[in-house]
Amino acid sequence: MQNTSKTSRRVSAKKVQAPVPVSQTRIAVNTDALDKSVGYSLRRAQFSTYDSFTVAMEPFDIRPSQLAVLVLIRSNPGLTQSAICSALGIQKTNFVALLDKLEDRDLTVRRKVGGDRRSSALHLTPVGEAFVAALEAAHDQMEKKLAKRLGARRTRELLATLHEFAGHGPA
Amino acid sequence: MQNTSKTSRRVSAKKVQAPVPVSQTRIAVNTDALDKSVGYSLRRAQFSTYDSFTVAMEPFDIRPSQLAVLVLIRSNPGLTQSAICSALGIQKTNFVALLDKLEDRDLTVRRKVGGDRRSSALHLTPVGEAFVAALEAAHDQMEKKLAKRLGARRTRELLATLHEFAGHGPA
DNA sequence: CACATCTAGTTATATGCAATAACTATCTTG
DNA sequence: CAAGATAGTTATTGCATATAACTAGATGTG
Repeated sequence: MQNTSKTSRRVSAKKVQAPVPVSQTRIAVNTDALDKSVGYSLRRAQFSTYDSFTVAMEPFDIRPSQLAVLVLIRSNPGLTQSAICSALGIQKTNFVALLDKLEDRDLTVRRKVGGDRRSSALHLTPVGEAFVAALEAAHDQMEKKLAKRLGARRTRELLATLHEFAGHGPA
Repeated sequence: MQNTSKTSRRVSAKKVQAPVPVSQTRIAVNTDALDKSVGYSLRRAQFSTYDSFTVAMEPFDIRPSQLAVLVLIRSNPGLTQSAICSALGIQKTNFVALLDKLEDRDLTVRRKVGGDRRSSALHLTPVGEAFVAALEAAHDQMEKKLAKRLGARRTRELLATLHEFAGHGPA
């Protein structure tokens, strides 16, 4: 998704009103059935934030999942891969390549630690520390913009609802 | 994601209490930074509904995007591919294979129509009509379960907030 | 009318994310 | 100690999304 039409949103916004940037086939479509769906509405909203993320994180070349990992390591240095995985709800098998990329960029390290020779403790490198600091600053700013769209109260309510939702297992 | 640990959630629930199905590395992890993020929380909640979807739609072998397309064609027979795409916020280039699969299963047809020889009007086949009817029934039931988790009021508020969110472009 | 330009649909292709299966090395426990 | 569990890894698959480039057909304008 994301900039679905060639006539990107960013294109206008600078000049006057521009002859209505809405592209073309704007035939009225009945989307009632989808709009009633919590699942579908979540997906659309999530994608909308993904757009914002892309813009805000553009200077950092970082994907949402990578950000989550970095942030988590930062506030929990020394965690094992398994612990990170279960906290993020991803599988260890998919985590390997993700971590590898972060290590390749010298942002994180797997450190062997006494006790269990199988596991590794995850840490940010000094480079990683600085990087994540800048990253989080930009991310916080983005989140602040999102929150402003809704207002403080509705944002709070939304977060509470979403957490309750995610807390449960599948229906 | 989805059943991240081998000890699936569904496994217990039948017998007694089972020696606590919580798997293993349940070390306390500080996820505050992520929990504050609207984007991340949306993603987690969305994934949670995805789990429900998988279970509920299992008999139909249908993916969320396919369901959305079918439902949209059903309530808007005759729409062009472009119109569907822009309504769903997906790109026409990715829509082709998706539609092809639905046609292969004899659920939909591209019908040439006078006026513009380039475009095709999308319709459900008789098979598709019956299929979508059953599909929507199962889907509605799933949505009802999700809604029940939150209660009618909070569900209504959530939907309103999500729509407002998705309505805007990127931040 | 002719030509440039736009639109509808398509193909090819690349990346990211999540899933399964199967493996090694290392604990843990009956 | 042997059986089974756990930590990490590799290989592979499928789906969703993104870009570039193409064909065929419409459109608008000098």
